[in-house]
Amino acid sequence: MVRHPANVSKFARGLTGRRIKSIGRRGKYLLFELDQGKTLALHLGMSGSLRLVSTEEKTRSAMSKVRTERERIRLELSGGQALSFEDTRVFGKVFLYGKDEMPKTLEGMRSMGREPIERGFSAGYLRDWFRGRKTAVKNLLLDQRICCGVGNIYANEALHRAGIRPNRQAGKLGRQELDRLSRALREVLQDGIRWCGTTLDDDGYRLPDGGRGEFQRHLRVMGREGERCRCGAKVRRVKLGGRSSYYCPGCQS
DNA sequence: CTTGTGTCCTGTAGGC
DNA sequence: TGCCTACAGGACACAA
Repeated sequence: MVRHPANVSKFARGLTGRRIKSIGRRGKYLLFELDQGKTLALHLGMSGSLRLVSTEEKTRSAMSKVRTERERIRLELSGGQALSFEDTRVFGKVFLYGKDEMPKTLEGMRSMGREPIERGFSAGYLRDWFRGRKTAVKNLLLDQRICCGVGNIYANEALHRAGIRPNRQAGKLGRQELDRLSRALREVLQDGIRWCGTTLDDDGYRLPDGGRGEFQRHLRVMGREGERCRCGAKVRRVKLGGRSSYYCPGCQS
């Protein structure tokens, strides 16, 4: 959970009294820019959620009982509020570090690839990364050095939108397919943002106010094994790289 | 370098 | 009812 500094007390001491100047993102990391040149980086992992809760007595009794079990970290804020990091499976991670001292455990952030929703993410970019690679294209979509911010949900959905089966060899995709794929990735992420993310279960991802995302209502293949695609064919599930991959045999080739 | 597998951890759903 | 397995938003270490 607290990965840096490794010592939790040191982490807490370093954070106490700091002011949040701005909030940003890089890939799947949330980045809180603090004063004194510090940064709080936070990754939700598989089941994490970050909630802004009231610490005042009256509202507290009503809402805090259920959550205490899954709460791993609570950051007390000024003004009677707190940021609560809940995470059932404890795959989430937090890091606190100063300028020019990005921890080794966060090295992955330095090698992170381009954001699909930003300029420069194109068919050519994908072609350069995919060239000569024999692994399934979906595996590479999950590689944060290539497509940062893309996870299992959006990889599956992007491939469906692009009409490409997840098990296709990455290096053998044609120019046109790469073009469709780069667009699909951008579009599916933008749609995900538009619908405030994907809340699949009761636990897991939530909005800061505890509300649910709505993108799960727009999933076309993810988690829909056996259901009919809009084209009429039945969605299939296969394992790739240990992850479930969903596709429609009718509209993906 | 690439690729595939196992692991961290907790909880739920389904088969028998 | 209870036990067992499979599976779940991610990312790493490690072996071949």
